[in-house]
This record gives sequence, C-alpha cells and structure tokens, in this order.
Amino acid sequence: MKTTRNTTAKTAVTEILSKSKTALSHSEIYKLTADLCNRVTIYRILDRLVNDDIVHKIVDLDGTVKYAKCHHSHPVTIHNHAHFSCENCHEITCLESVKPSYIIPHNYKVTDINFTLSGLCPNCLNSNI
Amino acid sequence: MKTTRNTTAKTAVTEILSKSKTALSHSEIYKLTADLCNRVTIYRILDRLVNDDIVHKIVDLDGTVKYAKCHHSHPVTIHNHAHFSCENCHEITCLESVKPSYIIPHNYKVTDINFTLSGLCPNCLNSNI
DNA sequence: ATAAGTATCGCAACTATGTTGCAATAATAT
DNA sequence: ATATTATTGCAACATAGTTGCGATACTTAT
Ligand SMILES: [Zn+2]
Ligand SMILES: [Zn+2]
Ligand SMILES: [Zn+2]
Ligand SMILES: [Zn+2]
Repeated sequence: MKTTRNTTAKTAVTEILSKSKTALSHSEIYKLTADLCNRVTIYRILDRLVNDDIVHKIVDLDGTVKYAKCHHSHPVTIHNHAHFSCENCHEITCLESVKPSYIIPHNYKVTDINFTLSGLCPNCLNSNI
Repeated sequence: MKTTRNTTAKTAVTEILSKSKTALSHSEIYKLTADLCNRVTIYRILDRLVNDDIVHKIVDLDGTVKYAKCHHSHPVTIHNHAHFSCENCHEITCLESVKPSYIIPHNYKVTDINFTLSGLCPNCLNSNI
C-alpha cells in the first residue's frame, strides 16, 4: 500500500491552511510558501491533502477553486457545509454550521455536495460599498 | 441604453442549449457550432445570454463551467435549483424541482447560490459500473 | 548507522480555459 | 439607403492545471 510521507512542503501548506481564516487558492498558497517548492508540488500536495480528508476543495460560482482545512475529526462521508463567497472582497469562508436540507432525487446516488452562497460578507456589508 | 442584437451565432448557441438535455461547456458548444464563428465569440455570446437571464451558468465540483437554458419565465431573482453532476458520464443536469432549504447566516447578504450534487445519475447507476 | 525501497519533488513542456484591444463587419432604427 | 453602434475575428496574452521522467529525500528494516 502507498504510505504517505511528511515533507517540509506538505507541512508548510498544512500550516498555511490551518492558520488561514478563509479558503485559499493554489496561487495564494504558492505565494505564501515563498519559493519553498515548485508550483507543481503545491498542486500535488493539495491533491494528497484532499484525498486524506485533511483539506477540502471549494469551488466558487465563477469556477475559482480554493482549499480550506477540514475541522472535523478525520474521515467524514460527505462535506456538506455551506461556503460563503463575497462578491466584493472575494474571500471564501466555511459556514460550518450551515447545512442544506433537500429532497434526494429518486434514482440518483449522491456522494458529494457543493453548496456555495454568494453575496456580501458581514465586513463588506458594514462598509456600505 | 445598450440594445441587444440577434445574430446568427447567438441564435445557433441558443438553439444548441435549448435542444440539449444536459448542461454544456464552452468547448462543447464551440464544437457543436462547427466553425460558425470564433471561439471568443462563443464566450461573449454566453456572457450576454447569462446577463439576459436566458441561460444560467453552472459550476461543477471540480471547477468545470457549464451552461444550461433557463426554464423560467424571464427575470428571476436567484437561480437556486440544484444541479446533478455524474462522476461517471460527467453529464450535468438541472434538477429544477430540487431546491435547498437552509438557514440564512446572520449578517450575510445572499444574492446568488450554487448547489450541485455529485454522484451517479440514474443511467450510470443502472449500468452497475 | 547504513542501505534499500519508493513517495515526493523539480523541471520543462504541454493543454485547457478565459481575457483584452482594436479594426472590420453587420444588425437595427431613421 | 444611411448612420449608429453592437457584435465579431484575430492575434496576443494570462492563468490554471497536467504529465513524464530523472533526481531527491523520507521511512523502514537490517
Ligand atoms: Zn467581503
Ligand atoms: Zn468548508
Ligand atoms: Zn452518469
Ligand atoms: Zn439549471
């Protein structure tokens, strides 16, 4: 079986995501690592972290992909909490407590969910843009 | 005011989306138009159709962007019906009747929603892959 | 501590997707 | 038929993500 290894780069990426209050894109993470490793390595690390259920992938309404640290105790069947994407500051945050309820359509087998709300976050709403 | 014009290319794209049972990506639409117009033109037409609320944009769990004809009578405040993305055949379909209910988080202003379910569609589920 | 096995990495090259500026074209109203 | 201007084509660019392969370095076992 393939065993997973801890490397400097992997640790750094995990740290960055742990400390971030918002979800980060590949390029944002790459910049934050500041030449620690190659661009491709970040892609591969993120893939592994997602597979290991340490990080989850979030897709914005426009197709932008971001990543956030999981806050659940390891293996979870489905990531169904909502995410909020601000049209103004473009930050994406996990809304861990917001979960959609819906009627599962007959004959469909659901194994994953993406539920993203878009609009104005509290910060930008107060700034009265 | 900017008035909108009906062109051959725009009509073709609208036709293609009207006839399709599943949502289509830019490149799929481009191939179906078969050299009718430039690649860039398709992007611009899709933008206009989305703005005019004739077509809506759907983002898959992996960030793939697709487009589907709207089935509502013109202006609608928010596209909140669910979409289903099949992991096997990669088709995305509108589930017009499935709408998520959720608790609107305090202090957030929601203006748009993306709710996509992923898994196996009825066809692929029966094929017992 | 050393060596073997292999997960991970760097690099280069590539594909896919989406955007922009500008001159040419064509839809629409008068 | 003419004027106005929305739309298009093209070329060039930007960003995102992938792949193959030889080199590197983490882990485990001796
Ligand atoms: Zn904001
Ligand atoms: Zn989250
Ligand atoms: Zn299917
Ligand atoms: Zn739809």
